[in-house]
Formats: sequence, structure tokens, C-alpha cells
Amino acid sequence: MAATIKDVARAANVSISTVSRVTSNAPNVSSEIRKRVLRAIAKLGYTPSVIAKSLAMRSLRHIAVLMGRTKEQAFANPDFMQMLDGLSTGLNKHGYNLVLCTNGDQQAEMCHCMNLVLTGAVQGAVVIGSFRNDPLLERLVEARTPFVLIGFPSGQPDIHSMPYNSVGTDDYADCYEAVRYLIGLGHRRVGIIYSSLEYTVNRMRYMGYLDAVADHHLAAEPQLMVEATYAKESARSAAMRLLSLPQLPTAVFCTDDYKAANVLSVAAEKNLRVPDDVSVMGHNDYDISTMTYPTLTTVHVPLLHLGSNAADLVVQAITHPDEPNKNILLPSYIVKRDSVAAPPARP
Amino acid sequence: MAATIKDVARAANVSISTVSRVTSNAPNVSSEIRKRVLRAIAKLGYTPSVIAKSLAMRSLRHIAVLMGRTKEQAFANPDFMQMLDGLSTGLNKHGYNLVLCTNGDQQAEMCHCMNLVLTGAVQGAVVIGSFRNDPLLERLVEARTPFVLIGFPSGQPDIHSMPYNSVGTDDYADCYEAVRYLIGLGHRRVGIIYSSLEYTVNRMRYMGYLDAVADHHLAAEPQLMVEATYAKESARSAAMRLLSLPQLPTAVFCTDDYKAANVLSVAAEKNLRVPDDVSVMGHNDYDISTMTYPTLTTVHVPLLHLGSNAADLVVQAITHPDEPNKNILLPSYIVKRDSVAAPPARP
DNA sequence: ATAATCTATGAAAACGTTTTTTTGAATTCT
DNA sequence: AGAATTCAAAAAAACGTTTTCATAGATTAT
Repeated sequence: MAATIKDVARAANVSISTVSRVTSNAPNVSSEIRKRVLRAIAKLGYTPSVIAKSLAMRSLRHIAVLMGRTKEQAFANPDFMQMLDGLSTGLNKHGYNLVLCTNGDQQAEMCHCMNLVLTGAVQGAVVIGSFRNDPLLERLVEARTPFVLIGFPSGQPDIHSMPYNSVGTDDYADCYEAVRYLIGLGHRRVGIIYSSLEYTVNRMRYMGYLDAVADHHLAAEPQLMVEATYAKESARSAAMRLLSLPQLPTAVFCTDDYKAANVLSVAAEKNLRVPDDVSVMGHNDYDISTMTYPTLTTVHVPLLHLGSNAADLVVQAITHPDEPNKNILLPSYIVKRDSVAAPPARP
Repeated sequence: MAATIKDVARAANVSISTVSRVTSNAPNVSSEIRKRVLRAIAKLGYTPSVIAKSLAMRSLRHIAVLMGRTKEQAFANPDFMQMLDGLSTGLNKHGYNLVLCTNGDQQAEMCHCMNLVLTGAVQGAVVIGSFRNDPLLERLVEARTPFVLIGFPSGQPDIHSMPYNSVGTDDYADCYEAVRYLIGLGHRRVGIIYSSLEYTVNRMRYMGYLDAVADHHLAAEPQLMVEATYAKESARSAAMRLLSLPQLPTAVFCTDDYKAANVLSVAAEKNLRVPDDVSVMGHNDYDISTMTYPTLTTVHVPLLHLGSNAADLVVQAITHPDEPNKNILLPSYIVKRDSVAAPPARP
């Protein structure tokens, strides 16, 4: 068995409290004794038990991270790794550990997370993506758990005023701008492929599109708006639908690069040239957006920074529980590559 | 504050041992008392503290997962999410939690991991990818921590006999077969873009290439073998080098799809048709391999299953510490898509 | 020189469980 | 009927820390 504080105390011929004082760098311990204790610690290879420490201090430095809210999304759009990276590194920097919750469906996952919270296994949580009326959030505030939301929508009054910490990009504004950019280029028929509106991110993006179209006096034609899941087949069939329309859209905007990449390949199959015949625009600036042909024009989302900011924010929420909620908005911007151009001249 | 077992005991007017018996479904408790306790638990909203429980039972059901060994790789090739998914879901199924270690460099990460292990914060570990003479492994066995390696190379005697649990694909054989496939198609000049040989996976793959070339009496021309990191620029410049050779390779094999995708775009820029002018083959079967143009011929690696198998294996190693090490080899296979064909006829 | 104040250390309580031991009552055996 | 056995429940010990409180010796102030 591993050596305990008692063993060290005995070996150094001091009391337990003294050992504890040494390990926690407390003042008021003579250098002679300190040396003796340190020697004993080294000799026995002693490492304090986090569990015992946590019990005594009533805190385990763990943070739950829920990705599964958007599991389908998370694992289909694997650049979420960047977010995880930022999260993990950021958390570790503060001395916290990241425990990942991604088991099964949303229901199971919520239970798992709440279990971690209620049993004291974690001190806080970061929720990646949340859907409409997500019950998890209520449960979390009910349990008085410090937490932060990543990808929280802002720019929309009803949600902006909600009492959560959050870090995100302005999905609504970003999409509005993206579509405005396309319209500015001369496009009059811009289609959209979007994902389940149950997820707030998607809803915000969708609304950004809608408003941009409306504000520029273009008709919101239903056949130009098609929903797709994160599955490849779904994205492909959505693209197929759009690109088989009697009157083609001159541009199609996708709520993520993944879908956009699929539009690209469907276009290639149908012998449509991008961007000559049709422009394609993505969102998120995933790595793949530079690897497609042509490369994707998209809106850059700082995934890594979303993660690290969220990390900073949870630990702040933990250490200063009385401070008001913060809503951090990270800058995002359009990245112009090769898949977007002015529409073809009218025949 | 949250209710404790004492509160429940008091409310139900029983001893704390009785409450414990109820919560742990122990026998020997009358149904009347059980009901009373259950009622008190419900009324107080009591959830047992994992920390206290862990202290008493000397075990926290946490598993450390180290991705950062190949962090550059992991985060650059984001399909590692699939592996994480398998891992997390598998672990949760067994009632364990996944704590992610990915902070900073290898050195820092090793310390972090060993810290988790030594302080008892985790009961076991799964190491994703390991490099040559990885010191972590020794430390781990030294600490008698149950752990399993993902991506462990096999088929090579010196390593196969090592005393670790592992799950992986046969990287050596897979690459050997892949290259053999290209050669079988008629290719005589097949180039390779590979990654740092410090990582065992990469070394095995590289050796598979080397042996396949040698066994078919082709010259191992140094200028056909170029190393690249996982960074996009590096992959591109490697591709550029290969595709600028006075005598072009007729096929280039890449140790991952990411590199292959970059070869594709460089080829497009140089007006080389794939696969007509040059064939390109990848490895891993990342999602992107179906989204490139043309789609990538590659070797499929069951990332999700690597993860779930690893999960099963660690908990087995934990629960049956005396059993001998297992080395699980998962099947992999070549996926034929559009980027590979017979070489162009000699002019 | 005595009292008051510090200071380094030790003793013990606390953290919230599980587990072992003890107790007392009910049941069974002879 | 008395002893042996079983059983439900309580009491207490243990898990490995931190932290509060007490104590004795040294230092300072009066």
C-alpha cells in the first residue's frame, strides 16, 4: 500500500498536523523539522490522497464537460477537439481536471451529469451547446452548480437576459453578415442548409439567414431552405435537393463546413462548377474547409478560445460564486476562400 | 448545504449504518425501516457523497485518458473524437468516468497523469499513442496502475512481448498491404509521406511501407520518402516536394488521410489529375476521406471500437489485476474509393 | 522578575461514507 | 424452560486528510 500521512509522521517522528503543514506550505514550521519531514516524504514516496484531501476540504477539483448535448454534432464535426483542447488546457492551468460526459442519449447524459454534480464528483460544469428549453440548465441552477454554456446565443433579447454564464460567438449576427455578404455580391437566390432548430446555435443561425433575406427584400422561398442532420447522407440529400431545383440557387449557405463540403461534392457530381455556377459558403472554419476543392469560404469560429475562455469562466464562477453572470462574446469573421464568387450573369 | 447521511439517519430515526445499508441495497433490513429511510432520503433530497464513499472504499471510479501523447496528432486529426466517444461511452457503461489529460507538452502531461495516478484521483489510465521508449509506460507499471495502450503496435516481436495491455490495429501489416495493393495495380514508383518516427504508430507504418517496397524488389529511393508533421503547411510542402520531382511518383501513400487530402489539393494546383496522373492513398478513413475530390482510397481504422475496447480492457484490468495482459488486434481493411487507379501507361 | 505575547508543535475533531463489531431481542433447538 | 442460534439494528472504528484548539517553551514587554 501507498504511504499515508501517518507513515510519514511516524518516520519523521512528528505529528500528523506537522506533516500536513509541510505539505501545504503552511508557515510556522521550523526549518529543521521541515527538512526532516521532507526527507521522510521522499524516502517513503508519499503523495497525499486527493480523496482524503477533498473530503477534508469539501471540494474535488473536477469539472464536468458535456459534449453530448450535441453529440451527434460533436462527433460528426470532429473539430470540437479544438474546443476540448482549449477547455482541458485551460482547466488544468487552474488546477482543475476535465471529466467528460458523453454517454448515450441526452436523457442519459443529463442524469449522468446531474449525478456527478449532486454526488460532489465535480465542482462545476461546462455545457457545450444547449437545445431549446434544455432541462439540464434548470437542474444545474437548481443545484446551485457553477457552470458555463459554450455556444450560447446572444443578440436575441429573450435569451440574452438569461441568468447563465456563457461564452460564444454571435451566431445570429454572423449568419446575418454572411448572407449579407452573399447578397452584396449580387446573389438573389441564396439557399440554406441548416440543422435541427432544437439546438439554439442552429436556431440563431437560421434566424440570421431569415432576417438577412427579409431585410434585403428577397423572398424567403421555402424550397430554398432545407434542413439536414449532421449525418453525411442527410447533408448530401439536402444538397441534392437544392441543386436539383428547376431554378437553381446561385449561392447556398450552410450552417457548418461539413454540410458545405458535401454540397461541394454533390455539385461536382452534377457537373456544376463552384463558384462559377453556384457559390457555396460554410460556417465554423473547420480544418477541412482548406482541404476541399475549391477551398471553402466560411465564417471563422474560434473554437480553441471558446474552450479556454469557458475554462477560465467556470473556475471564476467557482471561486467567486457571488459575482454576476458573464456573457463573453468572442469575435468571429468571414474567411474568404475560393467557393464564393459573384453569381453567373443572367442568361 | 446538501443533506448528509447523518441528516437522513436523524430524520428517519435510525442509525447511519442502517441508512448506508439501504442505499447500498444490503440485505438484513426490515421493509418497514427501509421504507422509512427511503422516505427520508426523498424528503431531504439526499445523494451520497462520492468523495466520502471513495475514501471509505478506497477507490474513485475515474480513469485518466491521455491524448496529448499525440496531441499534435490528436487535435490536428480531429476524428480522434470518435475514439474519445467510444472510450467515454464504454467507461460510463462500467460506471467509470473519463478524466482527460491534455495539458501542454509531453513532459507536463506525464507529470499531470502520474499525479492523478499517485494521488489516487484515478484508478487506471488509457494512453493513446505512445512514442519510442515512452517513459510514461514505465512509470505507470512502476506505480502498478492498470492501464491500456491504444494504437499499440503489434506484429513486431520486440514490442509484442511487452507487458502492457493494448488494443490497436496492425499498423505494420496494414501499410504493408496498402503498399502491396498499389504495387499490385502496377505502380513502381510509390512515394510516402509519413510522420515523426518517434511515435510508434508512425514507425510501424513506415516500416510496413519499407518492407513492402523491398519485398517487391523496388528500390527504396530516399527522395520518394518525405516526413511531415501534422500541420497543414508541412503536409503541403511535403506534397509539393513529391509532386515536383523530375520523375514523378505514380502513387503516393500517406500515413493519414489528412496528409492525403493535402496531396490532393496540391495535385489540383499543379494540374495533376488524380488518379489519372498520380494515385493518392490515405490511412485511417477519417470522415474527410469521403468529402475530398476525388474521394480517398484509404485503410479503415475502427476508431470508435478502439475506444470502446480500450474502455472494456481497463476496467477488466482494474477488476482482475492478476490476469495476464491482453493485446487486442482489431480488424482493419482497405476502402477503395476514387483516388487510386492503375498508373498511367509509360510514355 | 514577572506577566503577557508569540511560536512551534501536538492532540483531537471534523469531513461523509463503509464496514466491522456489539447489542439486544426474537426465534429455534434440545 | 433454558440454551443456542439467528437476526435487525445500533455503535464504533476506519479511510487520509485539514483545521481548530490546546500546550509548553521561548520571547518580549512592563
